[in-house]
Amino acid sequence: MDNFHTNIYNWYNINKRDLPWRKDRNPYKIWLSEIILQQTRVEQGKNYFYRFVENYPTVNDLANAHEDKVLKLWQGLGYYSRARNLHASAKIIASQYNGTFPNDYKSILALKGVGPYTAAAVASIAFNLPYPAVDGNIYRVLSRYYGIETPIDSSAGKKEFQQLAEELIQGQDPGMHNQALMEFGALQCVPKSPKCENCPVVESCFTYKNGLVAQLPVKEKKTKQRHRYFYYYMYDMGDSILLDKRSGNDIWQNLYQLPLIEREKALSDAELLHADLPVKTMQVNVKSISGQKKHVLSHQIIHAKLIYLEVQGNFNNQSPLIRVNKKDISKFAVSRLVEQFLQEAGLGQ
DNA sequence: CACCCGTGGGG
DNA sequence: TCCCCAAGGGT
Repeated sequence: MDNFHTNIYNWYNINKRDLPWRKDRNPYKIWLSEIILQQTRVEQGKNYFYRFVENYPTVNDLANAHEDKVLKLWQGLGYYSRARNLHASAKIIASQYNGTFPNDYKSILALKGVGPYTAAAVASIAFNLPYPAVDGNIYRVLSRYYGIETPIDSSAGKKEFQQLAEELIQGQDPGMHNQALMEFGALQCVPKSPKCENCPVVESCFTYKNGLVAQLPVKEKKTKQRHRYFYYYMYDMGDSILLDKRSGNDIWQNLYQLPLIEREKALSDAELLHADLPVKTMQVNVKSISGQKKHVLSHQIIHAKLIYLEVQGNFNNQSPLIRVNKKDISKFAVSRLVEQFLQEAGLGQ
């Protein structure tokens, strides 16, 4: 074993965090942790891991759950397709594998929400199979250590780093090797201001020797954000309000929300009250209109307001909207944006 | 392949 | 305030 491996492994043994999914090699828990940690920091994901393991101790428990409940547990973590795919895959494992987690790379990769990284992570950590887990940490560590300038978000870059990672894992303990490299990237070789002053491999680090640490890794694509204007309507009927389930190929799929109109450009408060309201057939008093809230997503910027309406008289609900008692609102999974509006309206969790 | 899918922390 | 980006995957 060369110095790179030895030094990283020694560093890992001393510095590795005590994380709940590292207590055993339960493939279900490893898989769950990997899905939660996709594009998510450990500190943000930890509590969700505890929550899921407590509610669903086994993959069969998760398979038997209702999607609404799974999404509710996922609320606030973002990228909700992860929760929907997690649930769908649990059903597949329960039905096709009789509740026993598949133990080969191909089968793991075939699960919904599991791509090359996650399949390699589960295969190596849970089953000791020699597949390199190539995540953002590995791109960063390898690009810096070896001085690789190929953009990590290009197909050539992905191929190059994948091949290098495959060579590096040969003859090693796969699960430990992958976790050591990732942990090193997450704690030591961090994106901004990496801790080169006490780095265990700084002497052989190409980028450090050449003063290029701030230039690597190279990324070429930039995401563009689109602006949308959401106007939520709170129909207050005393003890209940109206909710709506999001569907279609859009953000927050299968989550609930307050009835909404969307525009490409901002509406004035006066226009808001004369617009095509989500529900047209009731008599309402306008109680308040909130200020504009800016909610930033990875590819969108949502500008939103809450229009608080008090419904007069009886309401015969002929819309596809759901009438929900105020004390039950917290049972429904909602986006952070809706959660904040509900809280400001005194209908929080 | 290009684009889409959330949220929160840090510089 | 703005920008980056975090144990990526789906379409």
